Amino acid sequence: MFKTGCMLTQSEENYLKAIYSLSEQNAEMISTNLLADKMATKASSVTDMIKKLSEKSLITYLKYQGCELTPFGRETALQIIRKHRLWEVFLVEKLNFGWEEVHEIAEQLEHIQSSKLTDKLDEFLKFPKIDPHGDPIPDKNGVFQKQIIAQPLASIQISEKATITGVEDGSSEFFQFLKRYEIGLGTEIKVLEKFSFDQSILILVGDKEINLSALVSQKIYVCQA
Amino acid sequence: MFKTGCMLTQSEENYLKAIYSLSEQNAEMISTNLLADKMATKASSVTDMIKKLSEKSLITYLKYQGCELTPFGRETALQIIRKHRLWEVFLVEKLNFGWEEVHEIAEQLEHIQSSKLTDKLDEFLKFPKIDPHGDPIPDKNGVFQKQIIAQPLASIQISEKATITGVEDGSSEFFQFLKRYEIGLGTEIKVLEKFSFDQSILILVGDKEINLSALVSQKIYVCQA
DNA sequence: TTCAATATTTAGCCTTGTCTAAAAATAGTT
DNA sequence: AACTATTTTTAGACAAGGCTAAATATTGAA
Ligand SMILES: [Mn+2]
Ligand SMILES: [Mn+2]
Ligand SMILES: [Mn+2]
Ligand SMILES: [Mn+2]
Repeated sequence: MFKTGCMLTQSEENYLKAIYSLSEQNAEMISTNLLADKMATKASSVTDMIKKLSEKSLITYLKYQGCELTPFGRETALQIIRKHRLWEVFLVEKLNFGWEEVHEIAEQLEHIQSSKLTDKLDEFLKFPKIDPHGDPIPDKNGVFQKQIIAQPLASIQISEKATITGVEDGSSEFFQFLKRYEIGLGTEIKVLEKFSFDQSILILVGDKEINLSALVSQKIYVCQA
Repeated sequence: MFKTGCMLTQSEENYLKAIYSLSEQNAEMISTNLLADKMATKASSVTDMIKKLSEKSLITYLKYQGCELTPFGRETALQIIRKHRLWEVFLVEKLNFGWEEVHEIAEQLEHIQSSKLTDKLDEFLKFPKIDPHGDPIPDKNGVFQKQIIAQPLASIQISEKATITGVEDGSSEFFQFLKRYEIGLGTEIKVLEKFSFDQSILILVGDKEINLSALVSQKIYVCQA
């Protein structure tokens, strides 16, 4: 359908993004099972794809050891992430989507092939530096500000105040949950109590007390100004 | 990846558009070869796809006779065309692309699955009625104004004047050709001469005389105000 | 060090969409 | 009516991307 020799399929691009994302947390090589889990697929399928990406010099692969992005692969992944986040900004800023709705659509838009389109979109949006979820947007050279010094909400001490600067990019359900409790970027919170038996946390948002599970409090990032 | 049971692949959507487009010119059923030609593929591949679309009640199919869109298929095709043309407007109006560059990109964007996105885009663009090439844009119910009464440039008599109201949606090369000669929507022209030996036509654009081949003069539509 | 549990790869099959080559149906011409 | 020429369909193959089941490598606990 399109010409250029080094064009990637949507599937290849999605794997690349997943490997990049896992590399952020894991220092070492990415294992087949970890990737299979992330991609919600089977280890055998991952092995096949890993070989393909390695063939294209996007990752290095050592049998039974795992894989790792090459500089070229990293650059490629960052360009996909750039597109994803720019489209998210477009959807929220220009089309008035809620921040909880845009991830799914951006998952499709990130695969549109036209670097001219990406650059013009970037310009149209006035070169935004972060997306609606607080994640940094790489520029056309793949350069981006490292995440603002943020820590998981879970790590805040009792009676401390903090401002939400980001949330982990995830399911629409998660964002709907946050919206339900009127939690968003810039929301100020105060930690009231922490329950050790289940690691849940009680916070104050406006004048409402909300109990958040350990899972949720790990996915919300805050900054203590 | 997406839920709804009746989701179409990009390939299926492209066939549907091609069948719709051919139905505009051909009164009868669309033959396998005609469609193969349009899709730049082989007749055997078309037969396979035709069966699939027929299975999904998007077309009616009679062996050896050809195929035809069902009302449901027509509606589906119009929604894809709607998306294609809305994105073309977006690219030209908002991102300042040239009208000759947008078709290729819109070929990709038209497959993004989200009717909410389409409707919000439509609203953002102020519900445009025609795309950058003069083609009408169906609304969310598939309703659109029939093409402005236009005739091919080839049919204009010598010494008559006319205004360009549309061009056939085609290759980027074609649009670049038109741009090269400063021919666009709204351009006023005058027919100076018509050469019967090759059906070419000599027109006046501004103060320049331009000879257009029969092929080109069939693809440009004009209106005599 | 040995052996079982776990992780990874291989082998073989499926679906989608494409192709070529061969078979069958239709159309056109005498 | 008969016989070509053309169109269309079928049959068989292939590549991409997925799956299951089986084989193999690695790990780590006794
Ligand atoms: Mn996202
Ligand atoms: Mn995001
Ligand atoms: Mn177009
Ligand atoms: Mn158009």
